[in-house]
Amino acid sequence: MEPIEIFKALSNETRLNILQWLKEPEKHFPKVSIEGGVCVGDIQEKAKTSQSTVSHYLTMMQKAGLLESFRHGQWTYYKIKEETVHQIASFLVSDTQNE
Amino acid sequence: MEPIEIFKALSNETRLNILQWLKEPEKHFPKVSIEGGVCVGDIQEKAKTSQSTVSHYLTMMQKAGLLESFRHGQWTYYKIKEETVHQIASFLVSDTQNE
DNA sequence: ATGATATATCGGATTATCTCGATATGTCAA
DNA sequence: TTGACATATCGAGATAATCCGATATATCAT
Repeated sequence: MEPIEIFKALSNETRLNILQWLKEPEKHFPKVSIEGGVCVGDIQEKAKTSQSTVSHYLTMMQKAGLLESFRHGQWTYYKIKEETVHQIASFLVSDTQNE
Repeated sequence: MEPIEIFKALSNETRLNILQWLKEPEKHFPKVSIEGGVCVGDIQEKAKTSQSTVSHYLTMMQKAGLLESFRHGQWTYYKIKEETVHQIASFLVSDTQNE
């Protein structure tokens, strides 16, 4: 877990919205895959921004460990990685660190 | 609480270090004020960066609500605002939001 | 194979962040 | 009231983030 990469990923309104939406995908998207993922197009539509930007954002959030993706046919689905979200929240409130 | 401002403030190694240090000031600094604050000069020394940069960073973190400051004589002391840190951690793990 | 659809990547113009040295302000001691 | 010290603010050059349209790639249906 790289806290700085995670915080950078969260420093943008659109990306922060995406994270929040994907916490409860059934509540925010018309269709959700069996595994709980949402396809890029549906995220793009809700985020109201360009296809390339959303794709870029999702990749960035995945690299930070906030999301994971899997492909079914021609669709790529993204879902939240709860583990990382909980880890970064714990990191924030913990008070043991080096030097 | 403005999550994006907070995450921006945490998106930098020096600033993130400062936050972590100020979680346990007695552990990381030679002297700590009665109120639990640390003066800018001591933070600068430990952060190993310029005076103007540290001052700027501390101001930014204060505006984000992560730190609070008070002055005694010619020294300005900064300490953590635990409340905000806990709030942003809760925000991350909560799953109730608008729209 | 071909065209349609979904997503990813590229290139780049614009805007923001980083970080510094210089300078201003504020406080204390002599 | 002057000089020394602590901190804040200013201005700017370097670097990075933002966000788009264009294009590439991958998959599916025909």
